[in-house]
Amino acid sequence: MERSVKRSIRAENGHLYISGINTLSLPDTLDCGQAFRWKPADNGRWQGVVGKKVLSVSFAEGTLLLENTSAEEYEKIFKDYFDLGRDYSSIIAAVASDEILVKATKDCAGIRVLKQEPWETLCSFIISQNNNIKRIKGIIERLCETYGDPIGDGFYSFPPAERLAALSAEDLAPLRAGFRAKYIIDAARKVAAKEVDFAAIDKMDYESAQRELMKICGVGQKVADCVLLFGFGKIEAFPKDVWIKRAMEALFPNGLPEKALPYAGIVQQYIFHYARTVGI
DNA sequence: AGCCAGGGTCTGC
DNA sequence: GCAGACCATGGC
Repeated sequence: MERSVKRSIRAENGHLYISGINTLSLPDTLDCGQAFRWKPADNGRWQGVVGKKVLSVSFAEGTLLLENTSAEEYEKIFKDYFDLGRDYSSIIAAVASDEILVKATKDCAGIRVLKQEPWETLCSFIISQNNNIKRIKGIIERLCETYGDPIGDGFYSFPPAERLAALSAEDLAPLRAGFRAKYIIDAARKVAAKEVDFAAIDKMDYESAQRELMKICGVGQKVADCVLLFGFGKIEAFPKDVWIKRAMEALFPNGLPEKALPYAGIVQQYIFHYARTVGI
């Protein structure tokens, strides 16, 4: 686990600079279908909501700039959020014996698997079912505008499960989420009542955690896998959406190479990107 | 215009 | 366990 460049953190004018990051692309990471609320802003910046904070980030020459934050906040929240404790170049190297994966990682070696808030992730991927990314973003935006709190710059916090638990599916009509509205309410109620307990899921092994999430109506294997991967950092999860199913049939009819299995979730992101941009 | 979308449920074999 | 209809909506 060695890095060619040393990681260092520097605070200046209330901003934080983390240098020595050798694998990161903000567009590939923030707009690759794992998170739905990041927007490109001026000067190569990206703005998004993490918790109750509007975060502006940019990245150049191995240095990530987090605006208006502190070293404490970084260690507590953003380090895990951007998965900066993981050495992605060593993962890419570990699967480089497979020529298809070399191709798949070639154009998107800067993708990172974010660790997002479990509730937001769950809700987002319930909305994602049989849906396209453009519209998923719109529904989530209307959800936050309607039931979240304004937190500045036109951004809204993600409405907590407790708040949505008090509503009915009809209350979500303005979102135009279609048949997914009743699933969102069911999820909110079970999460608010801890009938589905995130703290417990966090400690569970992958299979138990998946079963636990599937207690929610509208959550099947694929949505559960997305939540485990993008919300709980369980990288053995391998969500199979229609793109991945097509790609796997064409590229790996006998399943992932053995070498890739320990990082299945991360490799899944490379394959997803490859299937959507290059084509299969 | 019609197929498709980071699927799941329900029914009927 | 597995196929097929059906689900709301809008992107392309």
